Amino acid sequence: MSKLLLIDGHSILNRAFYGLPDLTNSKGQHTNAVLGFINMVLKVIDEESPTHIVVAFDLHAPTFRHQMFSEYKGTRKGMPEELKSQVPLMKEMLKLMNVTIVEMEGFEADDIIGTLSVIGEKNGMDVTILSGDRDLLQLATDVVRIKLPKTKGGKTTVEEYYSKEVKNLYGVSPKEFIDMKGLMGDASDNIPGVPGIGEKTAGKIIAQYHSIEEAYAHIDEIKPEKAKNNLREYYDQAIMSKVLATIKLDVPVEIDINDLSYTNLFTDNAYEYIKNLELKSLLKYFEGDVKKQVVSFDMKFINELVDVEAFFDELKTIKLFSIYPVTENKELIGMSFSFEEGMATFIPCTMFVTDELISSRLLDIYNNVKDIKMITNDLKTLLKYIPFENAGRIIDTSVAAYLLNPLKDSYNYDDIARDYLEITVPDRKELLGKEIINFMNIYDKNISDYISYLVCIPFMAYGKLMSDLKEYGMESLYNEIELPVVYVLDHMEKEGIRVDRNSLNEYGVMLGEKEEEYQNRIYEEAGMEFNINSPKQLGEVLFDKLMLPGAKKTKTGYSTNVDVLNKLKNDYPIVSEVLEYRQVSKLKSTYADGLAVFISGDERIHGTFNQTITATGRISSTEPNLQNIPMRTELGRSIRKVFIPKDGYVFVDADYSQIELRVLAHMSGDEKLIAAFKADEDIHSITASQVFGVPIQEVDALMRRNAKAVNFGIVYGISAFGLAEDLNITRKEAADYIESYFNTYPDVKAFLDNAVLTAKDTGMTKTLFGRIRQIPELSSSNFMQRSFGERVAMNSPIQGTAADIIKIAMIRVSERLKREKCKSSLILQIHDELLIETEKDEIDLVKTILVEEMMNAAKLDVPLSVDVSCGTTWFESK
DNA sequence: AACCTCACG
DNA sequence: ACGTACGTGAGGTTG
Repeated sequence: MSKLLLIDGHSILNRAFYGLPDLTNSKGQHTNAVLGFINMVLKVIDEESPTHIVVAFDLHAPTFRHQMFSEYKGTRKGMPEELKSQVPLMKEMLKLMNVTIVEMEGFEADDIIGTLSVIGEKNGMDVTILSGDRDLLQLATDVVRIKLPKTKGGKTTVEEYYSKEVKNLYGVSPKEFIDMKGLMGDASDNIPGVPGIGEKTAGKIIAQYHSIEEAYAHIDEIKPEKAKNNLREYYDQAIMSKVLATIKLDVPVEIDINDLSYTNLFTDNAYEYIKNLELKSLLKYFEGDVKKQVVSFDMKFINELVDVEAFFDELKTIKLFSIYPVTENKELIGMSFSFEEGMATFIPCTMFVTDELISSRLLDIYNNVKDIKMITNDLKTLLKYIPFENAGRIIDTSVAAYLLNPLKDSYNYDDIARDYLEITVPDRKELLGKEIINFMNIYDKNISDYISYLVCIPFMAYGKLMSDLKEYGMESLYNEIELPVVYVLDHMEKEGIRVDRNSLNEYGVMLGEKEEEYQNRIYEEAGMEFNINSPKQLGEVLFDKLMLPGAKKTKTGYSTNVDVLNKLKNDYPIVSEVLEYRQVSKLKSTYADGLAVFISGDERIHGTFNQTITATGRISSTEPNLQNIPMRTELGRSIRKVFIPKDGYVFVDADYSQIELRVLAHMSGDEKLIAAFKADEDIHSITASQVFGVPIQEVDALMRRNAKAVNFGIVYGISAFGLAEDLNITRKEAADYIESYFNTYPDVKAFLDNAVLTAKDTGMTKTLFGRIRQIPELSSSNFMQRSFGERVAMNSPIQGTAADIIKIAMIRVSERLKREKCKSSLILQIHDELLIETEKDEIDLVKTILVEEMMNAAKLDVPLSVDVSCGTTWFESK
């Protein structure tokens, strides 16, 4: 039995576009509608197994079904650019999939589909119509079925209608559905219908009389009164509407229905095309033949000690190989290697081939064979198993890929394979699911495949990665900053930071007591008990029950954030109690209780520093986050007292003063701002003095506060809205501040303008040290998104350059400590701050090292300024 | 898993 | 008209 699938192209593309979140590839092309369309169609093909497929498009998009009414009905909004640009992509994709596309001058997709459905039915075919438009329900018969995808809360369900289901739902047959539409009209299609008759009334009338004409013949019987009168008055319009609502079934399509059969949708060309669009999730459907052309992946095991030794001897002569430590729960299962495309070697850890043996042999090779080069996809983790020291001879492919595109959320082997080798390999989840690697199952096919990919792909991809880095001018950024930083971060993680478990405990207990106090007071003042941690319940208590003013909505309910509550706290005691409660509950859960679980047996917390997360080049910190330990309030700040140095040591802490504004002064070359920094006075006061035109002695607290906010705003990518929000002033006043600022520092304005222009031109921003960041949002037609892109274009070079500089400082400080044989160690980086656990005799030396290396990390047109201090807890030293 | 809130730079 | 300051990570609630 032949099965015909008719697809309403624009309507499905439209559904997909609005049903999926925006998605942009690295070239700035929006792709969400294409993705949604293909997914939807593949799903239907899977369910229906059609033998024939055709997609109909309107020739002129967006079409107005009925131009004659568009004047007084108001014009429908055109397609947004993000969608429009995907239409040709979708058509091309369908062509490459060998799917027939039909579009005809003077006819709409509806009409083509209607005609083809009739032809299909006549030819004895089973017909399915896929559309997002309910109008097509009129085409349903006992053989022709309409599928309507519906998105509800992110999930897509498909409704199916034969003529019976239409009748069940509307009480009318599909043909009568046209008459119904003639009465009720359709605003979106510019069909006027009869005023005052909606879906309900129209349904009742047509169910009874079966057509508009018949209903009119019985006009006196029509109820309700309003419908009767209006139908009488607007009868002609109703008939006209019916004509307009009728889908044509006799379009002169010149295609042979037999030509619509298809053989293979998943062609190599289609595969190439979606790879180009970067629709990663679709590749698996299309890889088919393509994948088979790719090198196969294989694995060789070496178990016996003598063979292992022979292998290591061989490695010495190979000089270039990749390496990957196979671990599970931090335990080394074995070491894998590759020096040949698709061919891996695996040495499992055994009684005789111990992890120590493997580690020491490799260290030996690394230290003695000076022209060796190793490749791995996660150097920092490798260093946990083999403590290589930085000699510039290990390549980290994930860091390289991060530099080339810092916006990705992962740089795993499968990502590298897709982006740089243009092959698709299964990811860990596909191969292993939730299976855990152990010493027994390494010989299983899926696990040995997984290991092969892990180690082979970095070997195969490093050449492309290196040449791409060169092409973008990021070779020295990579070699001289990013790679050395890996070793520094590894060192910091291994050192960790000591925490006084008992003090932390006491701190938690103290917070717990306060939390309970505040909770009780809040319950009392609210007159009820509720979950204060629930924004929903809190909002209802404050704004519904207690009827407090100033309620602001979020998309799910009332907003109860600090900005809202701060405005109310002076008038309503309960609000300040809530704020206090929030503070202590945050401190307790995130810090007191949260940090405690990370304290290891050595009394220290060994967090993780991530180098491939941020869009700007900063480091991030997780498990736990040691870069957001409280500072701004006294109560919170006191948690820093539990961070203590080991015996015989103290903390020396150094932070850059205003590094981002100094970077801005340098990059913009603004003479006045440069002079301000050379004057070495409080920068916010100078800014206030220069912007408001008063002598520096006359700058009062408010002026300084405003100037400070403007300075922040400039770094963030200034907008009058944001500044107004921050200072609680009007947009106009904020705009005035910004204007005065730009008048004072014209080259800053020129720099920011140019940053946006250059970013729009090249699609990316660059830091002083060549780090790039793509900004796809800049080409968005959406005002919000585009504005965001513009702010990012202003902020990223500044934040990114500051990140580059402190990375340089970290490397130099670490190397200097090592060179001078210090016992002291760098243990934390908090964006513009370095913390060194310092041996007591080395305090002065460490201070000198920090100040010198940090100040000289970059040579700018303004001096870099460093504040350094020392203490027996982190609280004291900061 | 998404959302809100809030800790830091 | 649109409706946000830039960059992070974590805990809690809710569906």
